[in-house]
Amino acid sequence: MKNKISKDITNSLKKLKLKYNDNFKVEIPNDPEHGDFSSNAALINAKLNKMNPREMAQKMAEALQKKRDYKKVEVAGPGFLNFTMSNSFYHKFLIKIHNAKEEWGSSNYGQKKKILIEFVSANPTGPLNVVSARAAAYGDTMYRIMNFLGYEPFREFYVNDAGNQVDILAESVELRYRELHGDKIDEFPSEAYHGEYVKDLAAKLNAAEGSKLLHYSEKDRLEKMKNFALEELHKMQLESLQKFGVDFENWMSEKKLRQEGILEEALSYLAEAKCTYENDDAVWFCSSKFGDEKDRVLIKSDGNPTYFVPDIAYHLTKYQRGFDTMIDVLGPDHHGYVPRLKAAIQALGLDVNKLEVVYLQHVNLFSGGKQVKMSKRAGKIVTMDEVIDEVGKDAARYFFIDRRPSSHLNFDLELAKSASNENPVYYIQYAHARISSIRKKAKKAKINLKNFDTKLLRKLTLNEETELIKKMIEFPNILQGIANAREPHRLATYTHELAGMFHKYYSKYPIINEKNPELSKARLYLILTLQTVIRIALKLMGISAPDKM
RNA sequence: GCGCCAAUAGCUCAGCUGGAUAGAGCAACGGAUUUCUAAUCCGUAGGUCAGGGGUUCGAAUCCCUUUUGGCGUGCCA
Repeated sequence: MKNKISKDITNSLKKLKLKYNDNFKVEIPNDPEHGDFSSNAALINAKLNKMNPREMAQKMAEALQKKRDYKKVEVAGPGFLNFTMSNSFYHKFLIKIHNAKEEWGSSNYGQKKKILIEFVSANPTGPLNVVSARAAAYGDTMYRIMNFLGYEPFREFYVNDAGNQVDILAESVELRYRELHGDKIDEFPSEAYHGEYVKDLAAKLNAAEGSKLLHYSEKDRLEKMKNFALEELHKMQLESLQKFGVDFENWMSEKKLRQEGILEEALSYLAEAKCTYENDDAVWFCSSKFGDEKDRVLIKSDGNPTYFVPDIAYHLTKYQRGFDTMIDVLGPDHHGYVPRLKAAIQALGLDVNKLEVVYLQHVNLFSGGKQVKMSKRAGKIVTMDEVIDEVGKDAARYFFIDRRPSSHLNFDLELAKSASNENPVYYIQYAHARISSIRKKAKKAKINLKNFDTKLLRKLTLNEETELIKKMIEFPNILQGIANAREPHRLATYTHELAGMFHKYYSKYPIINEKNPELSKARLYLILTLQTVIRIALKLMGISAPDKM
């Protein structure tokens, strides 16, 4: 839409033999008085032609006026061009949207670019928490939108199933298991995992294996416990995510990377590039050469790799798999670590620009206005499951993507529960449900769109009707903007606005009026198209679109 | 100390990457229901866009600076 107008503007400039650069913009003005679209083309290019912006705009307006699609083209303010489209233009567009059905907004915009979206990637040492829930909603919505726009997105979860933290997990299970067999644990170590789920894991293991494990060597026993706990926790996380409507194409295991020797591969590449050195019995990476604030340890003096090495290896595999863009969705506590990761990628001779990092800010959980303090070690966490169970999948998904990724998210559980009727997600779903019941009424009144004559759309002359069509025309652009900026919250805002426009229209004008079947048909055509757009938007957000509420 | 993110209505947040008189929802107050669902709608009130400077036709948006808050700054992950 905007593209079409841009093209017309460019053509008019060529015709008038004016100099221009095409970084001008075509926008939808806030104030309807300023027309349906406006452009700053004359403002930007006036200097180039040594003209007064208004004078230049005037010439352009006269040239553009000749086109049939424009009802009028006006010059306003310091030299804006304001376009008002003709009604018939909008009606043509409405037909286009209607015929596109569930595909409106879909395109090959992404040109099949392969996009890896890595998100959640929570440690397999406990149930998923609310931060993971935010990441899950974010990553999955991005995936759905990019998929819809003709990218080839790929969802991946990186499982840190090796290293220190899983050893601690095994020891934590061991202690709880011993408790079940009568051992008194005076003081549960502070670094161990304290959550109730550890006790559950021990009990489940005990039910399966009994006291048998006590006769294993300590090493074998811990290994057994580690594998058991990892498997169980993975199942738990998988279940939570599925309940949330989030799937992954791949779960990448750190353990597997280690077994396949990718760590060594990455290390050897770094050594070949002469980016490693030994100091104090440890192996270091010269990340400061690539802009990191200091060098980092790769191999600790005890001979074990730091967590950094598997991360380098993991990113190496991302590059080896040939993605055009790789997006890491990280929590805010990881931003200090990205410079060293990017340094490693540069040292490996890879294109660092293909890696993009999105930081999601914290989720502050409130209960009745009071902040809930969460601590994994102390076992005080609010899990993703608890949130979903309390507020429902639909509301939870909406809440978690409703905000800009870079802003903190305050989530009040009590409020989300008690005020669920004022919840924006219900407002949107209600619009969808209302249209379904209008459809029912239309059926009873024998008003339908069989053999619909599109000439009837001429009956749609209300301002509200034009505004609704305009809003739907915007939809594909909204989606493209979301894909470019990686900001799915714009879809939540858009859909909320669209639903609001419908509610206002609905309460002001009757859709079905048996005395005026022609107008009724035209309006039915409009709102059924609208309903489809709402349904597409909800689907992209992973939210259900009910016919009844 | 250094680095990252933020600061917009009483509260929670948008503001389409520089456009015209800064917008929603909640909360407050006043109204609308013999009607296609009132989970809705209409109206009133609410602002020094944290402060100061700069860039230009034009700034909530970009740059500098000050203030405030969150996070990071391990041979933890």
